[in-house]
Parts: sequence; structure tokens; C-alpha cells
Amino acid sequence: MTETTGQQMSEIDQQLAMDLGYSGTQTAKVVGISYRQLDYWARTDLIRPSLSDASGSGSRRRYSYGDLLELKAIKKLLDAGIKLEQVRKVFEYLRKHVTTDIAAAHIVIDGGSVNVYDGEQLIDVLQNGQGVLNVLSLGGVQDELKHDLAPIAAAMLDKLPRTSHG
Amino acid sequence: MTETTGQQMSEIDQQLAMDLGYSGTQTAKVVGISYRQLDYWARTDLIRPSLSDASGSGSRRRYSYGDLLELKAIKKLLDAGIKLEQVRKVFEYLRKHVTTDIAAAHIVIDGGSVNVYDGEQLIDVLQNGQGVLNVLSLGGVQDELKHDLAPIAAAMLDKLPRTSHG
DNA sequence: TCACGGTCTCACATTGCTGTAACTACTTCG
DNA sequence: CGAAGTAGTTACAGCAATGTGAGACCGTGA
Repeated sequence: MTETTGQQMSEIDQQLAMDLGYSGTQTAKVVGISYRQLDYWARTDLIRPSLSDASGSGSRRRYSYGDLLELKAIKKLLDAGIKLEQVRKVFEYLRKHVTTDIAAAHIVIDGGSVNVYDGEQLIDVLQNGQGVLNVLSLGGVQDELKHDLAPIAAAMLDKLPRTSHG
Repeated sequence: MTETTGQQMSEIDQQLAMDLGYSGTQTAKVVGISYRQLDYWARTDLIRPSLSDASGSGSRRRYSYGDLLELKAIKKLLDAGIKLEQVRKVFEYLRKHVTTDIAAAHIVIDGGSVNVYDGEQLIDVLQNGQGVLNVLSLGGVQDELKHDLAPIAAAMLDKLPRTSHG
């Protein structure tokens, strides 16, 4: 469609495009979300365009390259089945604890906390299954269950006809 | 923590409690969710009590030990910020591809597919950070972004005053 | 029969969108 | 400059999913 014939992008052209930033419509297309969704995210403070924010009807939003990266990451998380609420928390955190070497890093969300790793173990895992992983240890769950269950089961037995455990 | 003085649960007592099953209220308390939530999940088919389902007002639900395990796992996933919609898919899948050795296994959700592992690599990761992990490779995201961006940026440059790239 | 524990129904709230129409700004043509 | 066209933003309404709370309803045991 867009590729006519000799339409290669030079490094300089890319830089130019990046400096100009991207409109809302363009951004939505690149990221693969609806414009309404992008608008909603901006209005609800999930992510605002860092080059120029909207200021009244008729104004224009301008998204930076970095914004697009974040948006892509957000979409990845959503597609993996993570709640928007959680995504909000994650990016709130990440904006404070700046990430310099994004390409090499991996975001690791462990319950409440957020971390950025490029260590050995996690990279091994990522090389196997690329993208987002959700891992749950059922062993730990089972242990917790037993622990939580004990008092309930005990109370239950107290009400049974013959108490053979006193 | 749990061993008070004389109130120990014997293996047999536990077995007895498990056979009787657990009421809705008990189940909700053990799992750590509201009764309304448990009811909602039953009515919307996320998880129904396997010992006896509700059959008209006044009837009683009875949850098995296995149900509680599932409910615990569900809550873990929700607390980790995973969408209920995704959780539904995961457990739909898991019920078909039965899990025999639950204690040793780990659920791994990778975008669309669900797997149960007890391999070396994943266990290593789990020992570090117990519970649920969400891992995202930003390197891959950046690559995808560049790829998706090229045609858009090219179209943009076509509209600029001087075309030095033809 | 009455109280109690449990379930069911209904109404309502919140979140996360989506669609549409109105409005504003920028661009272009005369 | 001024009018028209286009792109982008805003306001408003509506929808589905996920709950929550109140209260009606039912069955069982005392």
C-alpha cells in the first residue's frame, strides 16, 4: 500500500519524523488501538502525549517516540490479559524509576512491586517464550490453603455430634 | 503458627472435613473473597461447587477441596492484576488438560496459550520471586515498533515540501 | 411454626471503553 | 483576508463486564 518503489527511510528521515512527533490518529494506528481508546487513556492520565498535550477543542496532541514505546508496552500487557488498573500502577512506578537501557531490560511485575531486569535467569526464560509471561506457583497456593483452612476445619468439627479430638 | 496446644487436626479429621465439603460462606472466608463474589462466579460459570450446585433458592452449594484450590489460584491471578476474562480462559483450559501433580506444577500463561510446567528454568525463577510474575520484553516491543513505524513515517515525509528522498 | 443459614433477584455503581455530533484550529484556495 | 475542507478534540450517551447491597424467598432443624 504505502511502499511505492524506492521509498527507503534514511536514518535522518527517521530522526526527522521522530522530532515532529505523531498525531493522535497516527499514534493509534501505529500502536494498534482505537483513537477513542488513546483519547480515553490520555483523559484518564494513563499516558499523555509528551510533546504537546491537548488544550481545549481543536488543539493537537503530539506523541513522542518514547510515548509510542510506552503505548506499545501497555498494549502488550493488556493483550496478555492484565488489567488496565494494574498497568496504570506499573507505568506510574516506571516513570519515577527511570529506565535508560530499555532495549536490554525486562519489566517484572511481582504482585505489588515492579522491577526492571536484564539478569541471566529472566533472560533465559524470555528467550524460550517471547513476550509476556504470567507464572503462578500452585505449590505455594496449596500451602497457603492448608494454613488458612486449619482453623475453619477445626471449628467445623467442634459442631459435629461426637468430638473425638478433645 | 497454627499449632496451638491441644487443637491439632489429625489427617483423618482433615479428610473428614474435605469429604463434607464447604459451604458458600465458609469457602468465601477461606479464599478471602466476598460471598457475593463467590456467588457471582458460580452464576457466571467461572467456578461452580463440584460437590453440590445450587438448585433453586434455599438449596446449598458444597465446594470441594479441589474447588478451594482453584478459587485460591483464581484469587492469586486477580490480585496480580490479571483480568477476570483471562482467568476464565485459563481455567477453562486447565479443566480439560487435567493437572495431576498440582503441588509441583506451575501455570505459565503466554499470551493466548496456557501451559503447566515443572521444568528447571521456571522453577529457578519462581524460587527468586514467589507467586505470580508478569514478564515483558521491551526489546521485542521496540523492534515491533520500528517495523510498524516505517510505512507511517514514509507517508508523512511524502507530504513534506521538499522531497529529497525520491 | 419459627428462626436461621443460605440462595436468588433486582437495582445500582464503577470501569473501560465506543459512537456520534459539535466544536475548534490549521490549511489551502481564491 | 476570508471561506471551505480536513483533522483533531471534546461532550455526551450508551454498552458490557464485574461487582455490591438489600431484601425476598426457601428448606431444615428445634
